[in-house]
Amino acid sequence: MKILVVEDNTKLAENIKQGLMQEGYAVDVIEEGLAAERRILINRDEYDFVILDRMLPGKDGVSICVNWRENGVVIPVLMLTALGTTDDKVVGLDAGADDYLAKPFAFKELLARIHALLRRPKQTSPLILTSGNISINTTSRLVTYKDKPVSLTLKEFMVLEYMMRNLNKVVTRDELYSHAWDFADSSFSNTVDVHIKNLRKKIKDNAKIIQTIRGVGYKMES
Amino acid sequence: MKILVVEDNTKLAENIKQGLMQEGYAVDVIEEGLAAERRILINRDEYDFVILDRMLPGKDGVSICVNWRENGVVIPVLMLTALGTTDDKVVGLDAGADDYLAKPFAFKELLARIHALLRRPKQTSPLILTSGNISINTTSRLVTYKDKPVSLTLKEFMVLEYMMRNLNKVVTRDELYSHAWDFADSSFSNTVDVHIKNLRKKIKDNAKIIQTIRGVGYKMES
DNA sequence: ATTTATCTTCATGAATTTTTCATTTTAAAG
DNA sequence: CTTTAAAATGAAAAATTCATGAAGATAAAT
Repeated sequence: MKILVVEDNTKLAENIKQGLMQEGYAVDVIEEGLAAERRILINRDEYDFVILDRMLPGKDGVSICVNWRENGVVIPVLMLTALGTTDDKVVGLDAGADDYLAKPFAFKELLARIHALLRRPKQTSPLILTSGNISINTTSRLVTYKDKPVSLTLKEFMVLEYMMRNLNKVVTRDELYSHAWDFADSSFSNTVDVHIKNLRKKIKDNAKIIQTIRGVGYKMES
Repeated sequence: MKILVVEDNTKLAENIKQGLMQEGYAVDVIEEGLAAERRILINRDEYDFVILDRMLPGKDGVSICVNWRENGVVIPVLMLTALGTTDDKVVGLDAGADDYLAKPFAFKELLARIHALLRRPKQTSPLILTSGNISINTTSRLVTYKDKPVSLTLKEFMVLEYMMRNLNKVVTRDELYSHAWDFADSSFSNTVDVHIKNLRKKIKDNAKIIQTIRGVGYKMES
């Protein structure tokens, strides 16, 4: 396990490094934003984890993280910062960070969070899901088809999102229903069908983007 | 997306529910620990996310979470608590929670954290069964023969799937029938035979892929 | 209160799948 | 080689499943 620490405060960086090394991790420290950004982009498989300070010389942590995610970097990122307000946290997480820790923090907690993130299956799925010509931003709810915005209603979005989170999997109506609706009994209702119909109407694709699997449900392929 | 909120403070629970529903999530609230524990264990696919209070009547959040994880529940869990000390956080995360939020919190932050966790892809490992030149993917329901896609109807797929789950074993018509059909009386019907026929027609193999065991049933070999 | 947008229900017809059934073919045993 | 039961088959009938338009219901906005 190799961890990259991006932190310009030399002393803090050194402390973290020491502590992590005692725990058996290999640790590199980079103090400058752009250098760190490049390092990860160029060699995507070198590190298993990144601890990223928010305020950095060169380029700030949030921008770096956004850029990584846009470029398909899936390494878990824990954002570190002195700013502890809620809005800051939100920005950090929405930038694609997997977790957020405010300074000052106990080393024990940093460790626990690293453990928690490393425990989960690799690959955080991107903010933006794509299938064929469709892409949806799960945070902003923006949907585009062939780079043109498509306006979807709430239910339509939820149905589409669920299918896009389950690409290449046949999804039953029950599944769709129970994930997008509150009450559990989908039988005797064809609302899902109707929403599928409306989705198809709004996203008219010659390559049928939403396939019907007769007798089972629907499927989208990647 | 459906979220389960386990929180005994009725007012807080209601607030969270309202907020999340406005964001388009379906939300259920359970106020008692054991009930929540059971609910998830029994119906593992119903919810996409759990917000779990640490202090609950019945059974505390940490124990519940540990129990879920021991039983293979992989739903993302965000632990909620009034206790904000570092040690508590560590316990929560080590219990298998994916994130941790101390009360009081801003709704905005809760939302950002939910987004961050939901971004993770579900990892359903598709089950791929292979026999000779045929392979079927039980998740995508894709069937290929000599690497070419074969389109099967529901019953055909179910019959084939059952046989491929029982390679090298002779499967009786009764067995096939009761696995692919709801009611049990296969007598006086040769539907299974017909589906076998159609399967063989769609998958024409010189090496007879589906063997007839006269007087008993059918068999596929690996 | 009224308008507007969204969601759900319902009815219909078309397409596909499933089942039935009569007939032919096959395989084992005498 | 014949007999006989089991299995395969083709085709028609029956049943199911979907897509869809439109109307009714609900919720949100003005």
